[in-house]
Amino acid sequence: MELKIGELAKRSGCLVETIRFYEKEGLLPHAARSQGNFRLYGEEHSERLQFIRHCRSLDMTLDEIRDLLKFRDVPQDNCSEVNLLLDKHIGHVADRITELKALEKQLKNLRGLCQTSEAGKDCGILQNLATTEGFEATNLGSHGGGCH
Amino acid sequence: MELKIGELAKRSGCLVETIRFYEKEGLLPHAARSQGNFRLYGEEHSERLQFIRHCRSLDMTLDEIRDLLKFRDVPQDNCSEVNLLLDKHIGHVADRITELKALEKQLKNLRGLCQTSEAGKDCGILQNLATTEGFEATNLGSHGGGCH
DNA sequence: TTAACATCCTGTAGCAGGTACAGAGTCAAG
DNA sequence: CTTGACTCTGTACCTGCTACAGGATGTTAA
Repeated sequence: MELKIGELAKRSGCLVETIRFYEKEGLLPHAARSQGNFRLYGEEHSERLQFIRHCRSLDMTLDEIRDLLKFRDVPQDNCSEVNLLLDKHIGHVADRITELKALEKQLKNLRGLCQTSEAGKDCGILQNLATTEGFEATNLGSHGGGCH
Repeated sequence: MELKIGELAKRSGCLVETIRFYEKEGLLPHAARSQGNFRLYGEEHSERLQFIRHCRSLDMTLDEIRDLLKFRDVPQDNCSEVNLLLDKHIGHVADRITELKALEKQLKNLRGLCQTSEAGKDCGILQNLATTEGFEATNLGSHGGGCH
């Protein structure tokens, strides 16, 4: 019943370091310790970690997860706040999709400037990238992770 | 003709610190210095920075940009490598769009579990997030920026 | 001339969300 | 009693910047 950190990591499919990181961040409560100062986890830690990993797999930030955990820890009479948080997050994702689609279009236009692969020194792509036209710092400064 | 770093920053729409950062990263060559040790830039720096910022606005990594700059510095007889790099990058973006769409779908499913906002303690969303079903660590471990 | 202020310099720390060590301690098996 | 697998704490690293601190330099007004 008592899991050491490596076993918990295996169960939840994440690294040992990640678990310690979540503890440090306050997402997981401090674990009990063995005589030799090893962390010992129970079923409730395992569930909570599962919850966190599931949220992360849905690309939520640790702050969003923190909020959800609060609702989990102290259930409210209604869950409209949970719904609100989720709706916001869905909004972020939808926005990012829109941005990336616009980006894809620009990149394909750019790629179209050189289909021949013979241009060499006069490569339209490199020339276009050196110009300032057609980009208004659209993507710059906006929050939003990359695609790598 | 000789620009100080602040003027170049204004021209290119980025911060002074960003320019120094690009220099440190080797994307921009070291600038000449004034008597008072101020960096002095010419037209070629300005163009090169424009190139970099344009690439960044297309969400390329600094490594990808480094590669493109190499082709710019030493033009080849053909530009098939430039095309290849661009195609790869378009692939990254397309992949990320696919991922985010799948994510959006999952989130909307999840959101559908609680339309009433009355469930309270039995909120289907919080319960579902605690389960391991329906997520195979899909999003975890993959390279790919978030949506925030 | 001198004071105030803008701009520049270097160097360092911080963001998210971990990952990857180093160097030391703990534990079970042979 | 040693080997090897695991754990501990603490720190540095990743990307692509951003934001200082603390000091030097340059420009303008009184």
